[in-house]
This record gives sequence, structure tokens and C-alpha cells, in this order.
Amino acid sequence: MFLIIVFCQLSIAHCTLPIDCFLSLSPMSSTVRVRFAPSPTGGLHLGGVRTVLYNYLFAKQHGGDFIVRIEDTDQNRYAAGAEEYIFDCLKWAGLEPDESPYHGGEFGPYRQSERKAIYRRYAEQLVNDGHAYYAFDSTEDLEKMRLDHKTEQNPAPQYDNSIRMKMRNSLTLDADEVKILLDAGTNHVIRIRIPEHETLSFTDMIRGEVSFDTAVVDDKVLLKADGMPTYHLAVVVDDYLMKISHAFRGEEWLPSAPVHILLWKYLFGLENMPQWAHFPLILGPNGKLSKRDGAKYRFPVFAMNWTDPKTGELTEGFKEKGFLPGAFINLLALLGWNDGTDQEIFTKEELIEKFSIEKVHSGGAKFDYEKAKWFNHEYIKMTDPEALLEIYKDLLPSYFNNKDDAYKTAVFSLVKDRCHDITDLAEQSSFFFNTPETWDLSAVMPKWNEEKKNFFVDWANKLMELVGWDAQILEQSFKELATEKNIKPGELQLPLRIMLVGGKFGPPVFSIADLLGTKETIARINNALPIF
RNA sequence: GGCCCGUUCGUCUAAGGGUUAGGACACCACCCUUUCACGGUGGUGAUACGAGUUCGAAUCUCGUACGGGCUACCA
Repeated sequence: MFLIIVFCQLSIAHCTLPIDCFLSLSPMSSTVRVRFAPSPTGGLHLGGVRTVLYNYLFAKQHGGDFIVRIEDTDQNRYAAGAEEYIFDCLKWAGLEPDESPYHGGEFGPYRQSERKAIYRRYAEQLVNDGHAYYAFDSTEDLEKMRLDHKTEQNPAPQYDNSIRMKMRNSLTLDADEVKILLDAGTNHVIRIRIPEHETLSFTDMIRGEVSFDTAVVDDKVLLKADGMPTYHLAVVVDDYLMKISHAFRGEEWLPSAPVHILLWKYLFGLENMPQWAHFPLILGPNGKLSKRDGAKYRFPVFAMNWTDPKTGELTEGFKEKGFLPGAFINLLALLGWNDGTDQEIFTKEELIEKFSIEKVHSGGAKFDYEKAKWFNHEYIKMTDPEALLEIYKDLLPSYFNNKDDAYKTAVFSLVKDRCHDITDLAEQSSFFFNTPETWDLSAVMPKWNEEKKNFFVDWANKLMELVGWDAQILEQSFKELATEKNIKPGELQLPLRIMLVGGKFGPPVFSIADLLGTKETIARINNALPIF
């Protein structure tokens, strides 16, 4: 309750005072602590980054701390390098935590695998208090149970109050027998004992009051046979121990909320439970967005490229696709949230100022790659060519490196307004680095004749003696010669473009010639002329 | 099947009882441009359905339909 009151006061204070002023005035602001708790099993998904973002924005807005806790309790799903990868992604996106395995903090360790003993203690406490029990059922026992109880009405039988008394556990076995099994080190798990008929509810910051009947909740495993906790136990214990004030996670967790509410009630008291918000899912064309959708519909789903260490399979990332971090964050922020105005482009600082959980949507949002590219386009347009070079030089094809930085920067300033991603960038800039080898002849041939050919022969000669070299001078000389030869300059521009570029695209043709330089421009004309 | 969450243009969304239901992406047309874009102007296009409450409902209530999530010793 205390935390809730403090938070309300902060919200009010924030409405009337500028952030920095409010921060300096209120030492209580450190009470906001949020966390992102990924499991290092593979690439970092769009939805994951959005969860990070909303956590981060909320924390920063309230002068609080953003914690990253690694939920590596499943050894079977462990993926080598995934943990470092996650932090690389956060760094790229500019969403770095205040506390994590790599960022220090008073509440470590921040890796659940390193907290194993802690969970066992709480699990035992629950058993002692009668809220949990030991279960000795083998995988085969469980399979058999599910098979035996499976009906059309109940296609997925659960280990719940209706069947727990038919299984091998410390509820059905004698105390002595249990002790013998335990002492012998028999494989066992600890399950929560869900009360039979209780209504559990909580107030979600986005959805309002949500309630559940425990009659349909099963006796979830809390501690696995290998001694590791499941998510359910670990999240409650760690959120308490790490003093998390607000717990945000994806909507897929909503159904397990009753288990967590019970755990809070039994272990730490409901009054200490963080405020919860369940974010809407990010949907693909068919339900929850998956990396499969990315592969199928050809758009990135992960923040950065991820190579599966077992299969070697590469899944594309937004970074490598040419997305700027600011654009990525911006588009993610707007996927499920807006500030109530028509504004769509926000800096990170603006997002920190304007974000609010209450304005996050409750319905899932279908990811639209076209809109995502539009955001990136907007950011590319407003980024300096020098900065673009810094960002893109490692991503662009190797041919790109055969020129100096000044040249590359000039290329960017010429082409950036027409680029949405790295593909555009490569396409729009490749002819600045490589002489065309094929030409779009269909664009020239219908109106091509000897006079025009002669024009280019003569113009190429004129270019060698030209005084000064810029787009304007080139255009002037071009038009003068055309007039002299009684040819409409407009009819010659497209052929020139095809000679220099190879196709019907790119920046203004004289700007291209300007950047290409005397030698290259003449070479390209002479190169193409025999073909035309 | 059960439980939970959701439903405004194709997509992301605004409108918190009274608006010609607004914006953006995409699409189309025109302008600019003797390339392709950028940019500008305009256009097509939505409150899932049915009851109820109300003078008045996209908005509140209920039902139906549809969509999604969960239903592991995964998170």
C-alpha cells in the first residue's frame, strides 16, 4: 500500500512539474523499480524490445531503476551467446539497464541460475505451511494421467484439485514414506496446492480489474526435479527480493496471474505485490508474431541478427536491415501506445516525458512492416549524412569501401531521402561505386538516333576542357550543346542517366555526374555509347 | 473443450454520452519533376452483430459472433 500511495503522489507531482525539477525535489522517486526478465534462449523479439522500452520509459519518467534479470532456469533451452546478445541489443537500442549481471546493483545476483538456493528455501516454506507439496510422479505417470483423463470435454487434463489425490505426492503418501523417498534422493518436484474454490483478482494498470476462479487453476510446479525454480516461483521471489514496484509483462502471462497472486499472498503478503500491467501482444499475420512470420513474409522480427548456435540458422534483425535505433524505438512505442495527439515521431526524451501505461492499448496490434519502414525513412531523412556513414559503414556491401569518407558522405546526402532501409541504400548508392554493366536500353532505344549519339561524343570531349565541375556547370554546358545541335535537352537527359546509372532511378542526373567526377563521367559515357 | 483477454478504415490508432467519426501507413488521382523518389493537394475506406440504459451510444450494460492468449518439471 505504501508503494501505491507514493506512486500516486509522484504521478500527481509529475503532472504539474517539469521532470528534472520534480526529480530534484523528490528523493522518494527511487521507489519505482521495474524489470525486464528475458530467458536467454535465442534472439530478442520485437515484443521483447517493446516490453523493455515500456519498462524503461516508465522507470525513467519516474526517476526509477530499470533492472534486467536473466531468467535462465531452463537448462534445456539454454542457447550459447544469447545472454550477451540480449545486452548487445539493449545497447544498440539505447535502453541500457541500471542493474543487471553487467551493470552492477545491490540486489544481485541477477541471474536466476545463481540464485538456486534461495528458491528452494521458499518452496520448502510453502510445503511447511501447507501451501505446496512434494510430487514424485514420473514423466510417464503424468503422461498416463493425461491420457486416462482425456475426454472430448476435457482435451487437456490438468494436475489439479480433482486429480491430485490420485497421484504420488506428499498429500497421498504417508509422512514416513515421503521422508524415505526424500532421504533417498528420489526425483521430485514441489507443486503449489491451489485452493479449491476461491476468487482471486487484481487491478491491472491497463485492463482494470481481472479475476479468476481457482477451481480452474492447476497445481503448477514451483520447483523442478533439478532443483531449479519454474518461472512462477522465481518471478515472485525475485520481484520481492529485488523490490520491484511495478511488474510489466506480455499478455500471455495473464492466465498464470492467479498462481502468482497466491504466491504473493502466501510468501510476502498481497500488500507488497507490485502493480501489474499486461501489455497487448504484437501479432503477425496469423496470431502472435513469430520469427517464422519474419522468414515467411520477409521482414525482421529480432532486434539484431541472431544465429542459432545449434542449427546455424540466421534470423534477420532490424539493425542489420538498416533500421536506426531511434526509429526502431519510435515505431515500437507507437505499436500499442500513443499520446492522444496526432504526433507520431518522438525522440527518446519525448517518449520518457509523454509515455503513460494507462494509455497503452488493451488489444493486440498487428505488426505492419510498411509502417515500420516509413518510420525508418523519416529518421534517415533527418539524420546527417556523416552520422549515417558512421551507422551504416559496417552494414553496406564491400564495394562501398573503395572510396573515401567524404565521397561516401556525399553519396548519402544525395540518396538518403529516398531510402527506407539498407536494401534501398545499397540499391541507390551502388552505381556511385561501380560502373554499370547493364543498361536499361528500353528506356533509350525507341528515341535514339545518330544525332544524339554525336551529341554525347561531342559533350564528352567538351567535358575534358570544362572549367569548374559542379552540377550547375554541367547542366549549363549540356544544355548549351543541345541547343547548338538543335536537340531538346530533355530528350538527352534520360539517355545520360542510363549511361551513368544503368537504370531509371537515382538523384538528379547532373548531381550524379558532379559526384562521379570528370574522369568517371566521361568513361561511363564512352563505355555505354557503343552499346546504344 | 475450459479459462482469460480483446474487437473503430486493409494496418497502427484518435474521439472517456452530443464531432460531417480525426490522423498516420498503404493504395488511387492530380501537382512538382523530361529518371525514380522526396514533397504538396485531394480521394477511396471503419465503429462486428443484436438487445438494453439514455433526449442522445463508437463510448455504459448484457448477450451473440469473431479474433487472440493460456491450458509443460518453457519462459
